[in-house]
Amino acid sequence: MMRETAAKGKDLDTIKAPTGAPGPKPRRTEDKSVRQAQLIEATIDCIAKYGITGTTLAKVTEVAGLSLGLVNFHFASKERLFEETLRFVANEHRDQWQKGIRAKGVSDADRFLAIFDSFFHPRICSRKKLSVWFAFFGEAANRSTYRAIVEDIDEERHQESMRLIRAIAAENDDNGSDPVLMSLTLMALMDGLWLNMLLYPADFTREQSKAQVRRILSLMFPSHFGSPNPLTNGSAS
Amino acid sequence: MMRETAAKGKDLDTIKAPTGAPGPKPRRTEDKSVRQAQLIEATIDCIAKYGITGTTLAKVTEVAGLSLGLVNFHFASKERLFEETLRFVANEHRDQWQKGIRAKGVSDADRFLAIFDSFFHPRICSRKKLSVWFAFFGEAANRSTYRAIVEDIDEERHQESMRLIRAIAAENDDNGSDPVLMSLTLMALMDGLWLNMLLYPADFTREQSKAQVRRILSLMFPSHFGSPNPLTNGSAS
DNA sequence: ACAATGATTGAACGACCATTCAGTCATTAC
DNA sequence: GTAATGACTGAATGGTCGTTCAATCATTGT
Repeated sequence: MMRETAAKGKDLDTIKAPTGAPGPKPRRTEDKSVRQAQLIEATIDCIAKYGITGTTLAKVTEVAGLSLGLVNFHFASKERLFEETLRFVANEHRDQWQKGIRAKGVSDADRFLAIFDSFFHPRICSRKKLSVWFAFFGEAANRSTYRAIVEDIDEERHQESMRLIRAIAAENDDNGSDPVLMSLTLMALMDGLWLNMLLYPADFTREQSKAQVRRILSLMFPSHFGSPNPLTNGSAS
Repeated sequence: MMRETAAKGKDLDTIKAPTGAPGPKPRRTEDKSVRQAQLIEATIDCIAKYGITGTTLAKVTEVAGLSLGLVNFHFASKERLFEETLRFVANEHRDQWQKGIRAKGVSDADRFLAIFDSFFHPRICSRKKLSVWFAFFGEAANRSTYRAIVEDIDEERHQESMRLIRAIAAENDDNGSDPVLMSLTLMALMDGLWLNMLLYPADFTREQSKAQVRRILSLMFPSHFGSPNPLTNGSAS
């Protein structure tokens, strides 16, 4: 009840802006994709701040600095807006690890590591994004639409993960590691670490979580991920 | 729209019944704790079936076979009912692993295992219970009351887990394992496996998840949890 | 049997919210 | 400049839901 119309198209920097840098001029009429991005961003903010039960279209449009009716104009319904929001966050994560995978001149082990590092990228595992993920997880049990979106993403990542595990384990390795089981276990660990960061942000940092993953990787694949110094996280932040 | 009044106090078997076995006679007036248990059970059912956004007091009381006004009589509000529901599920899990811990004549390693097995007890990680956990996780980011309930439970379990790890590692062990980090990592893995079971119940069974945990434990503490046969889960179920 | 107690009922109330839509207005096409 | 297009606005609508409360009714104590 304080920002009203003053906050037009504020910080949508993380979101694609198809029209080339529109500058400070707040146009009344904008491209559809711009408005959709604004509304998705506002939805993320609201879910993080009010939870999925407290997120109303009135609040979303207020945060976006747009009028109430726009949601039903650009998206068919609140439900669709939520779906697109989940899809946006999911795609953002996929883009992140795929960028790491496509790096040139690095080993398979490095590519494998890149997948796990992607979970702890500041943009990916920010408090806001984690709120969104778990808000939808909480609803996913009953919403096949949400489940389908998450499943696509999970499956794609799992396939790539297994491919790399097989490539790594083929060279040499000790424990008769079942690639499927190892990949699934690691992905489950990622989700659990995310939950920790969401529930206890003061106690679980991105760096510590990364260190935990390295530790497990060095146990699973000692010849590829040599044991790092066990506690090298900075004392502050 | 089909069960209405016929479903009076049906299957509350998993919930304590303070008055000794009331038999088939459905009393109009019941002890407060009985009604509270009925309402909590119905809330669990509703959250599992409709999600936390779709759970209304009208539905809860209909499932419980009680009248609408009773929630605000036995609990102060819908919010309180939700809190007590989370507390019930949390306590149920705590009771489960504490029972395992208190077993006599078993090694510390066995007690340690009991904590992890508790996560996969049929009553603890049923679809309904998992739905409830993650429904509240999704809201926990913004509700300090929910967070406090979960935090108490987590902390208590983590302390016990660390105590046992220290006892185990004190005897002998290889990897210079930081007990805190190991305990936290394992707990995170549990949460991640729970999420898998919730999202993909057809692909992730309790037995497989248990096997995944054993695998990790045998990597972390090879001298205590000797590598089990990697894939011994039954083919059916 | 009778009164007192306290659980139970469900209609009614008020607040909130997603959606609609007729009207407004900037932009584009000519 | 003018008309056509289509994004945008926000008051109004209809429905849903949590909460209240006066009345009802079984149980308990005497």
